[in-house]
Amino acid sequence: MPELPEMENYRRMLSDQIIDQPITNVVINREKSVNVPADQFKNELAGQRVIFVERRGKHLIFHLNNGRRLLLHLMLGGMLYCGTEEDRPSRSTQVEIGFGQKTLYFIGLRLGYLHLLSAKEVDEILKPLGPELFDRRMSKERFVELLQGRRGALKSLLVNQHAVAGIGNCYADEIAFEAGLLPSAKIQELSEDTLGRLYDAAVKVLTEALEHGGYMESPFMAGDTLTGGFNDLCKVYDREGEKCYRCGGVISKVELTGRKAFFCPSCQHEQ
DNA sequence: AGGGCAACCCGGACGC
DNA sequence: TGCGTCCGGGTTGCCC
Repeated sequence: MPELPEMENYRRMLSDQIIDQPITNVVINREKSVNVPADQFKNELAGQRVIFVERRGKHLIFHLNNGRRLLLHLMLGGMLYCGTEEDRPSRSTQVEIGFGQKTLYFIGLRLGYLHLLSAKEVDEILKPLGPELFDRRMSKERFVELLQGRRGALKSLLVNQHAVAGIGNCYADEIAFEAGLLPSAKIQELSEDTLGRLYDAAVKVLTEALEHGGYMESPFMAGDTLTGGFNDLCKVYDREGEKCYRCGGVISKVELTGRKAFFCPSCQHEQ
């Protein structure tokens, strides 16, 4: 599912493809994906330009030149494709936004959404989110502070958007592996040094994932060879029964607070 | 505050 | 091949 690296990858590619180009066409195949009646949505977008695309956690915010915003969350299985009428996704689309020859296709928006909102409304919705790991104001010290005083399983904390924004199921497991910590490790039992190690692991994993276009393999557009490159670099996620690249042991899977957690039982520890 | 659970939704996997 | 069933996944909200 799209997490920080996938969304940041989309943000960068979108910024290359659609900035400052007038919206010439809007198609809404699934009215539930948007928050206003289809006609209103189309009318408000017609002729507008996206002046920039911002990412916050797993959200993308399209800034329109009239001051309005489009807030996108792909949730489960949502994805984007940028193509032409000829080069369109084989799957059904929920929303399409045309920019002249180019069209941005929104696919797999089941629980995901594309909402037309004011800047204030977007701020209100995003306010509860925890800080960005790559924000200028973030540091190891700040991260450690953020985690101290929290309790519960490491993985639950990593995927908690109110604690730190942008990490989901895949990267939580990858970060735990990189830090040598079990997903079930108790936050309150981790030393300051270990929390620092966790920060280093998070930065390393997410940076690497970003460099390789994330782990989700559907290309964003024709000729896109970047997207999905991290899939083969995942060390534990979705690798149950396979060999650990580090120790040769077998990757395990457990259920932890209602979600799958993959880990190497010999490389990862309680502290 | 954290964990458990149901709800939201439907593509894809699986069984026959 | 085709139809039915079931599951997964992020998030919210409600309960304990």
